[in-house]
Amino acid sequence: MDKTSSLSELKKQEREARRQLILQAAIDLFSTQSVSNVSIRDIAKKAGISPALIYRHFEDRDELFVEAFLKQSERIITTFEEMALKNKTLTIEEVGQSFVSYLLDNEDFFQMMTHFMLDSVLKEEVTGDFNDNMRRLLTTFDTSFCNSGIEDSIRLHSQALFSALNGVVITYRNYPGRSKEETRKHVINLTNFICSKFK
Amino acid sequence: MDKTSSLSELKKQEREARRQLILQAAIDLFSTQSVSNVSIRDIAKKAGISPALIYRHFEDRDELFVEAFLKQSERIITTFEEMALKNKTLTIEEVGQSFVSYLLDNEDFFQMMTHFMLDSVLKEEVTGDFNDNMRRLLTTFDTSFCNSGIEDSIRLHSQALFSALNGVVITYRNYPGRSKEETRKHVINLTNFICSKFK
DNA sequence: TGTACATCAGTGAACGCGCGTTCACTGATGTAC
DNA sequence: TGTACATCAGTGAACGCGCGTTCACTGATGTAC
Repeated sequence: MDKTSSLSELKKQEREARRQLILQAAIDLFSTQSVSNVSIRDIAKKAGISPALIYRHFEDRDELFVEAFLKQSERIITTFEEMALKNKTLTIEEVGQSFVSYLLDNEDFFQMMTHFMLDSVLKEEVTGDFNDNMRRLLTTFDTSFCNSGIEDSIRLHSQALFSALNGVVITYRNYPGRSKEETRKHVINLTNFICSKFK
Repeated sequence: MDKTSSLSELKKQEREARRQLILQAAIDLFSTQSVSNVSIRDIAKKAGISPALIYRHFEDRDELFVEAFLKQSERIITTFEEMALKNKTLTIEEVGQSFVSYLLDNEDFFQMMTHFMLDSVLKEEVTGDFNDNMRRLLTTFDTSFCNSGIEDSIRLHSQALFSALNGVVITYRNYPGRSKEETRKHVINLTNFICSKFK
């Protein structure tokens, strides 16, 4: 690698680092606010830059949000893929527990996921990435069904469990008049109950 | 009833009618847009009145939205209570099917429900009403579990089924790259699958 | 080595807009005497 | 019956604000000769 190309390489890396810094600022904000409440000015402030700079890295607010979501999707997927690799006898309960715990402990991912399910119409060019991610996550669910001896319509099982657990978290996470601990306990109870039905 | 009181009674009714008209305008808008996208000006326009008039009937935007939600909750609850009364052998599948169909066919209720689950912190004075409604709806779920011979932890069954089906609709209602009919078919498939697991 | 020029990260201020809400007002209707 | 006053539904215009985004600019760094 000659000097010129290593310098331009460094520039590229710097640019990418800045980009990730912006994405991370957004993600940090999502851990305390809903996606639609987070403004470009908020993100700029958090990242310590001018709002205008964000537009040198992202087409618009939507693109930034989609990238932030894909970035955090990668994270949860990796977590689950590694879990499936390490534990060769992963059970349905373990996957279920891990999944709802992840949603409860990673508010940023939860906020983005529900935002993209409910408030957003994905542009066509990113539905492919989205579906790939979905499939990878569901594959770790598949594994646990395989391990428990289920042979037919595995993917249907995984989709059903995945969406059911989403529903449990969404429905009871913020239930009025309950404390944080009561909520968590209730969500985990329901999760165990549903997982047990799936065997 | 003397003349004076019947006149003032009429006034009250007129006022109440206007109130309902405003609520209905909001509800109509929720059937095509998310709750947070609907503005006071939109509602006024739909109702054919000035935005300022809305503030003669409601404290603020939040109060209007809560009342709209309670109004439509009453509607779905009545539907399900009547269903349980008419059909003395109501099955879990029938309840499940009816519930997801209701969510798919009544976008306004779906939008308000998810809004209040995810984006809103209910004021303390209305959490009572909210919980009462929740209980009434879940009671119709209870009925179907009773009918199928389940005797233990009925309410847990109902909460699990209710939240699981919410999750199915939320997760797959808007799945990118699928047509309206494919989506509906998939949601109904998953619903039947989950209901069958609950027996 | 020095100089003129190009590139590009980065910025503060502004644009244009829509929002929730309030204000100051009109005008119809009911009431008291 | 007539008149003065109170009540209240209803309104158009405005307030103050925050938003996504763009503009015109600065200044540092790299490049060509």
